[in-house]
Amino acid sequence: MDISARTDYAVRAMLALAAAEGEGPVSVDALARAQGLPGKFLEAVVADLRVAGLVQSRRGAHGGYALARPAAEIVVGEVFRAVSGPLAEVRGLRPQDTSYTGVAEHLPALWVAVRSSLRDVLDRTTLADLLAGDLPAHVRDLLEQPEAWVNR
Amino acid sequence: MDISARTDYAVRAMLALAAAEGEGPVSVDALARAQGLPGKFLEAVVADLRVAGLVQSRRGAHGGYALARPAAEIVVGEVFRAVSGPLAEVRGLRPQDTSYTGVAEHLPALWVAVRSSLRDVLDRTTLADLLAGDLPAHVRDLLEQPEAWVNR
DNA sequence: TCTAAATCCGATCGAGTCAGTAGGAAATTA
DNA sequence: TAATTTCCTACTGACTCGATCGGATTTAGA
Repeated sequence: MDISARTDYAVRAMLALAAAEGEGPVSVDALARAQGLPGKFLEAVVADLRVAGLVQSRRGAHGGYALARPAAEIVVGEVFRAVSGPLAEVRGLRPQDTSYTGVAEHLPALWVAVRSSLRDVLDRTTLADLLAGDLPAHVRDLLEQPEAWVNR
Repeated sequence: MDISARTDYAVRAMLALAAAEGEGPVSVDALARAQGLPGKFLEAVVADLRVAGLVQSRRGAHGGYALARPAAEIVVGEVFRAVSGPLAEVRGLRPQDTSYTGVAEHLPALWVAVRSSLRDVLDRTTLADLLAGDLPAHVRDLLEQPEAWVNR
């Protein structure tokens, strides 16, 4: 799992918008300055978020972007998919669309399990959760595993 | 999570070797034919597995590769790391090495949780499990979630 | 000792992705 | 009209990815 700069920036921009909920639109420039991100690049990222319907835009002076829905109803997985496609792919295929013969017969089940476990984290954590540092119980359990914070 | 051809091939080759446990070394050519993989490319993949100590090689006629440990003691996560590095990275950094300010303050916890959930699948499933189609109970639970097998 | 079968090693290739930049058209507010 | 801001297209340089080629080295067996 390689979380790209693109995806990282998208989540951070969404968090900044979540923090500004109800305060009118925020410009890309303001978002970029707030999180220290390259403005022009962020512009393209936010464009993806708009196409996906996660944010609304207003052009012109005093324009900018705002969340299309309340932060408590937008899940991190949606942000991922908007800017970098499906959560899990195997050689460009969806996990359940892979097919193997012989000894690898049961591999698709493993790939589906991988996707399912990612969903359990990313599709259950909302922007509001993340902003408050109040992650879902099941996600907190993952962090409390003995070696969760060290390399392996 | 993009599971590359490289990683897919590595797991399939390891499964083929697991199936041939105790039967002497298997050549890359035999592995490639068994799973329908590009031979020369697989050669490079298997080389990574050797450097990581997951397989042992024997050169010359009747040479080939064999598992370095029993299939029941090799976990899929090891194969992943051998051929494609750490399970989870954020802009090239380990999850716990990321740092943010302001609204993104709690992001590292999410990244660590993502890695932890991947480990729960990949570091708990052995080659023997996968070969037998007998996945760990906790992994099977993931597959039984309502929409595990459909796109989202 | 010769030969065939293998691993091993390095170089190369084309296509694509990735992070980031540049420039300007269109829209909106004041 | 002027300033602001989204929107769109194009481009860059560096890197990755899947795959191939050619050959050096090692080994088993006839």
